[in-house]
Amino acid sequence: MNEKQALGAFAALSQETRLRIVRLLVTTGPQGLAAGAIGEAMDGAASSRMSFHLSHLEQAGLVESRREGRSIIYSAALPALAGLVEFLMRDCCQGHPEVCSPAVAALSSCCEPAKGAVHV
Amino acid sequence: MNEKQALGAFAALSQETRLRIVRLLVTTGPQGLAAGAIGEAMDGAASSRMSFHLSHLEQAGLVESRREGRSIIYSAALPALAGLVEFLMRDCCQGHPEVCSPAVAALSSCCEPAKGAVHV
DNA sequence: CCTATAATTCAATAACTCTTGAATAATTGG
DNA sequence: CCAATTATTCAAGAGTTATTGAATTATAGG
Repeated sequence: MNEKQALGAFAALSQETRLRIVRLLVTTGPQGLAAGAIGEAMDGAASSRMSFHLSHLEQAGLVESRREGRSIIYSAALPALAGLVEFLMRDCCQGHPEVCSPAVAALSSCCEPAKGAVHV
Repeated sequence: MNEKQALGAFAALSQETRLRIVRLLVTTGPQGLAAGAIGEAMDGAASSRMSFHLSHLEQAGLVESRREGRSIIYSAALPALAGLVEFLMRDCCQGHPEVCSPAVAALSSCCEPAKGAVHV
């Protein structure tokens, strides 16, 4: 992740419809969702509008697409999201981990719903 | 962190000068930097331009300010950054931690420069 | 092959954002 | 109190971005 990519990613995430799409696809995982299904989830937004935002997100590297029959399936690009987070917080501690550990805890909690659960 | 706040934060981060300011302040920590010093670090940008971007960042909740003599000192709002990351990645695993653990690892690494080092 | 379905592309318009330079406000030292 | 320093506010103009509706492309089924 470099500055240019990060700027593109943040710009993509700064639009309401696109942020909702990414958050929806983050919960959907690698399986993804068809463009039409995403449009329905976005208050039935016009398909041209969906295409605009989906291609914007793909251009930014935050989602990936594949064709399945007549549908195009979109899914979140988790490694890109991880890279973005890392880029933003790089060198946040300067030897003082307590300064940025809240961010680590916030993110870790997303993967550890049960106390003392799986650790990868 | 709600959707509105997240949109504001991402919009703030999607501008080159502002992203650089945040990354600079993230490395500076709670100590922060005076507005003028930040301006110098940004290729000597005009002060009105700095004020515009700094107040944009403060409005978005990503930085905080305090007066010290004639200077206004800006510092990163680490908890807000942590909240933003958590909001973006919320419910990313759905019981499958391996899906989002790269993001956790990326962020954790920022706080653990030395292998087996401090764990807070 | 023809129709229906699923999605993208395009052009025009409306809305928003950034930069610049000049003016203003707050603080300190002499 | 006056001048210098530090920073913010404001208005205008240039550039960028999102929405809409119509036209186009790709695939599947009868």
